[in-house]
Amino acid sequence: MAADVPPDTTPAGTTPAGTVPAGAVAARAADRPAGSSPFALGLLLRQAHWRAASVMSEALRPLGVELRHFAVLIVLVERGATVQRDLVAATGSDKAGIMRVVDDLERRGLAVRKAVPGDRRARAVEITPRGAELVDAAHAAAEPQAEHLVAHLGPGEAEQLGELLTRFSYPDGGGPEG
Amino acid sequence: MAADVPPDTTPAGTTPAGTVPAGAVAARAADRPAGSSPFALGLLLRQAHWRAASVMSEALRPLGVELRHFAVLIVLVERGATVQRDLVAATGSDKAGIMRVVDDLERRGLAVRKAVPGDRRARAVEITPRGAELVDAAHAAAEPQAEHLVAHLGPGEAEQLGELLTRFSYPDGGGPEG
DNA sequence: GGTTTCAAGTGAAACGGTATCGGGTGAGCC
DNA sequence: GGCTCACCCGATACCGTTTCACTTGAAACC
Repeated sequence: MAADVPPDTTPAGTTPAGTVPAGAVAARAADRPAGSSPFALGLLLRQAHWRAASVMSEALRPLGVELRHFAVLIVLVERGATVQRDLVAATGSDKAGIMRVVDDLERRGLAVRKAVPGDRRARAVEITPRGAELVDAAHAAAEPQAEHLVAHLGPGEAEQLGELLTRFSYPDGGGPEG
Repeated sequence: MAADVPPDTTPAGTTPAGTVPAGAVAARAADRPAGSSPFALGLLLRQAHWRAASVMSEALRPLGVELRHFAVLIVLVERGATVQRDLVAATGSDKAGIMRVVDDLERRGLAVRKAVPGDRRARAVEITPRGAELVDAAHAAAEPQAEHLVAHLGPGEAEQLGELLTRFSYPDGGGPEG
């Protein structure tokens, strides 16, 4: 099996003048220090998000929920009953992903889909008392982990980071609302 | 203090025809403002990374490469020929993912696998002149986009954000170098 | 009343991660 | 000194998750 591997079309014939030292090849691009690369911020955000997600996911594991579920639950707590369309916008996820998550939440009794009076096509998702309990427990479980995440930063720097990230993420000034 | 994180802009008055009052269901958990939740930082990082990735990915699209490829190319430019094992550590990805990316890069002639003299099992990945060209072009293409990303921040705040993120992401102080 | 637009749901394809396998090296043992 | 064993690196196979294109039903608009 495994015959679908593409043929090794690696000509490698584009090597004039013999062996080119690695340094000379990337002369222009390498002149820029890593910090000033336009991609540095994105790479940094990727790394930072990975670290935060790892720690938070670990904190949530004993509760039987995952981050994607919890992101939706938090929105439900903050905004009350929310139409799935707004859930998509609030979490940045895809429609299908939100639907899958709401399915899981409904199956576990942490949230329910309710018909919206005015619009029969829309479905409002609302958290259940059990879901609110779980959110509360998750907050308690995650708090020490969250503090550990920023323990090595100076005083006030965590808040500063959060403030900068908020302004970076929502350039229109509105914030996650809406 | 600028317009901070809107702590509790709970949409009490904004009732878009479907908002059912959450009532006492989420009484305890909802008491916490969003900014003080242990998950706030992680959610913020997710959103920020999503925004940066969207813009950068869009900038890279005309060049025919994706972010995961480019992350490897950048490491190759900065460090020269690199064993795949170190590539995994530098990018934070997995072995399998790095292998797939290197496969793509090799197929496109942007990088080549070379045998390491001392260790016959290891394979060093080196960028080709064509790959270096592409990195250079990508830098040029992405620079205005990167500036646009932080255009609404105050002077020096982008650097401050980068510095905080670096310290957050690498608590051991080492930085991405390994 | 017909058309256009929007929300929710569904199925297929792609991406990312984990577990496993084969090749290779070096250290310890016979 | 040759051999075996434990570890390392790269590659492959498999699985879960995410993402994209399509369908259905309902509301707005002309």
